[in-house]
This record gives sequence, C-alpha cells and structure tokens, in this order.
Amino acid sequence: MLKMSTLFLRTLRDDPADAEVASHRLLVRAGYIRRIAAGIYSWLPLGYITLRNIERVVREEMDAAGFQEVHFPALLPQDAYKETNRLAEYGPNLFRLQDRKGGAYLLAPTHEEMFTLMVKSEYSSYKDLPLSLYQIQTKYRDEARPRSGIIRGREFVMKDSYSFDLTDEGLDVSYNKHRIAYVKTFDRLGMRYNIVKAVSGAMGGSRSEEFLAPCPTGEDTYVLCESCGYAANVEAMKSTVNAVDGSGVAPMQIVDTPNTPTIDTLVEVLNVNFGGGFTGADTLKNVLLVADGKNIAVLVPGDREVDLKRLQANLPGVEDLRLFEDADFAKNPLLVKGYVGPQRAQEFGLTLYADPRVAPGTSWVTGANQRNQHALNVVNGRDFFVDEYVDSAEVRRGDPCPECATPVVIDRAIEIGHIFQLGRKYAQALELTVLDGDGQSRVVTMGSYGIGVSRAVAAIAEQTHDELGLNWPEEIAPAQVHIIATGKEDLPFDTAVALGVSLEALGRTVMLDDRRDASAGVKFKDAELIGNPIIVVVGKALVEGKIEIRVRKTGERLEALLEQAPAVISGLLK
RNA sequence: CGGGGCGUAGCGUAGUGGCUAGCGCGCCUGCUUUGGGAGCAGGAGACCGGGAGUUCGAAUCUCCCCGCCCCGACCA
Repeated sequence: MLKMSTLFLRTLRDDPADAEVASHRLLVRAGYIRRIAAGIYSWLPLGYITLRNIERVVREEMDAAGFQEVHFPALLPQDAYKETNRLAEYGPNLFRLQDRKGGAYLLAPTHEEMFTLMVKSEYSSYKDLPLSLYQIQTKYRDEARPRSGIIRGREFVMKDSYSFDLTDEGLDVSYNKHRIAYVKTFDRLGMRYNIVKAVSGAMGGSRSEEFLAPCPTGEDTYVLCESCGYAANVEAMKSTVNAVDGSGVAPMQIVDTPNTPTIDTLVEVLNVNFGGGFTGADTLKNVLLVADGKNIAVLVPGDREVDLKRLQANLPGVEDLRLFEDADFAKNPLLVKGYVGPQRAQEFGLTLYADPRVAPGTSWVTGANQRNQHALNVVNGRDFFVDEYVDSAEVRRGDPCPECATPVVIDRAIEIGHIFQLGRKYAQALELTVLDGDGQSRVVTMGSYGIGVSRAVAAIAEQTHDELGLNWPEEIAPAQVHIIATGKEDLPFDTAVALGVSLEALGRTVMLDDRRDASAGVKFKDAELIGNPIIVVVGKALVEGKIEIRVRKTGERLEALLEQAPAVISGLLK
C-alpha cells in the first residue's frame, strides 16, 4: 500500500514554466518525473511505478506470444555498427565515447546488430528457426531537438524485438505474430491507436506499419479513410491519378508573362491577359533539387507544395536532398529561376520526376525557360517526358483515398510502435547464415519491432488527461484505488487502512492518503491530479457506516456500506 | 543547424542603474482549522545561469559563453 504520509512525492500547484504539452506539464506537476537536462528525465516513485506497469504489460504480451526476453548492455563497442554502416547513418545522433584505453564505444540507439550477432554465435541450422527475441532497454539518441518532455527524449526506454526466419514466408508469419501481440498490448494499455502503412525507406524490406496514437501534440501526420479504414503515414500515402487523353489539346503556346516568378503572380497575369478561370491548380510547379549531388526536377500542381520528407521517403537510396539555392542557379544558367519548365529537362541534364497528379495527358501552364515567359497547353507525354513518377506533393485533407476514393482526413499522432520487415540487410552485413535442409548456407531474414515504453507513458497521459489532471487506465495507474481519509479523528484513518487491506486481499493495488496535516481539499486535488481510476473517500459518510466512491474518468459518485465497500469497489474494476 | 523567446529560493514570479532583492505556493515552529489547494504569528531558504567589461554604484547596460523552451530543418 502506497501511503502518502511517507511517499516520496511533492506535487506542484503551478505548471512548470518549461513544460508546454499536457503530458509533460502534468507528469511534472503530479510528481512523476523531473527534468535533468534537455530530453533526459528522472523517474520519481509514482512515475517509475507507472513505467514499470507498462513494461509489465508489454513483457506479458511478448512472453505470451512466445518471444524470449534477453538483455544487452546499452554501452557497446562501435565495431558492429561500423560493419553495418550505421555509425555513418546515425551520424551526430549517436552518443559516442571512449574507454580509458582509447577504445571506441557508443550508447546504443537500437540493437539490430547485437541481436544479429547473438543469434549468429549460438545458432547455425534452419532447424533452430523461426526465433523471436526481445529486450526492454534504455536507448540513447542525441536528438537535434528533444521536445515535448518524455515524448521525444535523448534517453528513452524501448522494447525492441527481432525475428529470424529462413524464408520470406516465415518472415510474414513472424511479422503477423508481432502485429497481433502489439494489438493486444496497446489494447491492454488502454490506448486509442491506428495501424498505419509506413514507408520501408532506405533499409529496404517489404512491409512496415506504425502504431500511431492520435493526439494533437503528436509529431506524425497520417491520413485516414473513415470509409474503408485505409490509414497511412503521409509519406506512404499513394495518390492514384489516371492518365487522360490529351490529344485534343491545342498546340503549346509561348506567351509573355512579365514579372511572374511565383505561382500567385502568374495566375493573376493569366487571368488578366489570357481570359479568366485560371487557378494555381492549372499551373505546373517545377521544383529543382539536388539529390546526393545530382540535379533533379520535381513536378507538382502549382497549388501544392513539394513535401520534402515524402519525396525523400519515396526516392530510395537518396541520403541528402535539398532545394536549389542561388549558387546552384548560378552554376546552371539555362535554368531560369521562376520560369523553369519541364520541356527541355533532359537536355538540361535534369532527371524529371513527377507527382502522380501530373498524370500522362494532362495539360498545364508552366515556365518557358525564358525570363518573363510561360507556356500554355503543355501536355505531359507530348511536350515533356517524365522519367519517373514519385509521390512528392503535400497531402491534404480531402484527397481521395487510394483504395476507395473517399476523401481522407488528416490527423496528428504519436508513434508508439513500429513493426518492420528488415529483410536480409543486417544478416548479410554481419554474415548471419544457417544451413538449410540441403546443407546449403542461407542468409537469414529478419524483422524488427519496437514499442516506445517511456513514450507510452506520455502518449497515454496525452490521450487520457482532463482539466483536473492525469487519468490513467487501470492497468497502468500507480494504484487502482486511491483512498482518502479525511477529518481529524482516528476512526476514518483506521477505517481507510482496513479498507485498503481488504482491497489488497482482493488483488487490488491501493494508494492511501493518510496525511494528517493536509486538508480535505488538498487531498481531493492531489488525487485528481495523480489520476488513479477509483477515488474512495472515507470521511463524513462514515456516521452512516458508508464510504464514498468516485470514478475518476466519468466523475460518477456513489456510496457504499462499509462492509460491502471492497466488493463494490473491486466490481468497478476489470 | 536556422529563426524566436527565456534564465531571480524547491516551484511560479515582481523588480529597466541607487537603501538590507519583493511577493505567492511549498518548507520549519507554535496556536487555531479539517469535505474542495485553510487562518494568524514567527522563521529558514537566492554569490539574481557563468565570465569579462562599462560605472562611484550592475539582477538591471555591453560583449562572450552556458543552459532551457517553442517553430522549422533533422529524426523513432
């Protein structure tokens, strides 16, 4: 029983000045966490109990799925990460350090390498597969910008699992087992979430999904089709636009459009000089970029921006992507800033990418590659030729669902889990092979699966809090029942202790506010701030032999006779 | 890394060159109080983020550094 008279806890009446998002504010105010440095937090008793409750649920579900728990050090030699090139890939995001002999170490940002090597050193036969291992470990990433309290820290607790299979079909099975285990886990954690298609990215691999907890303070943007259930990270959203017949379009025509370097100025001049009815959507925007040192052009409708994240995610292998700068224009005098058109892209040495919205046969107004001139009736496939179609335009609310064409909604969310078919990249690099039934050496295929455990504390707080404070689901609250004793006599305090003992005998976790010097008001406020699901008040109603029960989530209040109280309270919980 | 904001007691804050740096919460002592962050009285707690400078005099002005928060770039 957690007794508040001795609990190491100090709640704050005021919001901390350096906390903005609700989870951060409330976790600090309620005495769960304290900041040590940017993105680095200490856990006080209430916070640590909550964190361990989440760990417990995660562990139980992983074990139930037949995955086996191991544990690696957070402090590791750099060697393995060198072999997989992740030292370079992580760059400055990696905490690096030296031992006294000058040996190169790091604080692990994730553990693919170590798991791969561990399996390699123990197993060598296909008969040992499939295998899934996991750990719950502290990870370190030197984020450029830690933010939102515990949502994005530089030190965080993560559950990471890895599956090992001989075949692609086996990987699918392992992947699906993890997916099911994750659904069970997040359901038990009382979270609202969507399973969303994600981009596999440079790591390769065929399948990747994110578990996103919708929340306005989240960092991820995703699209959701409320009709068919399609959900995707904006980067992974597919636009489906069909080719049209452009054969009837009048020939391309070059017109003078003085001082129209932007879409807005162009549309204005078009409407004044060339008849009305033009909008930004009729124009074609030619965005010039440098991709790993190579000049490329991306075509999007003029009323949309290029989403750089989305573009990069859909250009596999490209590591460095940036917009053209003045210096780049200076080096390429044929490319006229503000008047670039795709008509001579290949001639100019540009690889021409187009968003699918710029479909074959569509006709556009675009730059004429001459200052102060634009071209009308520029038809894709007749007047310019796209090298490759790539989803790159910003995604908007109302865009058609790729599965059923219903307008999609866009929402923000916190990523709480990610399941990912890694394929053979790590096994190949670190030579994890097994012998198959024919005695042939085969590279193992892997999956990697993560749950942000400490982040889940914040995500749940974000989703469940109200204006009074935190408001935990019962599986993870510091205690299921929060008993408050009021008054100055011994009776309510003794009664509260006895009630707590009875509840614990029924398997319930109990927190008891037995502070003699705190007023009832303080105890009520603290109980609401701390956010345990059931608040029991032992006080005034005691003269009638009753206690008062309040359900934190609903605000519902009821009374129970003392002798029936344990059963009644317990009955309110799962 | 670019842009913006901020750094005064455990927390929230006032104080734009001039007395001993003020207030609220919290903390300690005593009395009173005990169903919605109680009252009175007394008290402890701050080299005003650090350094250098300007000045008779700096929390306050200047420069440098450090730290924190927000937006963006980046990133799970």
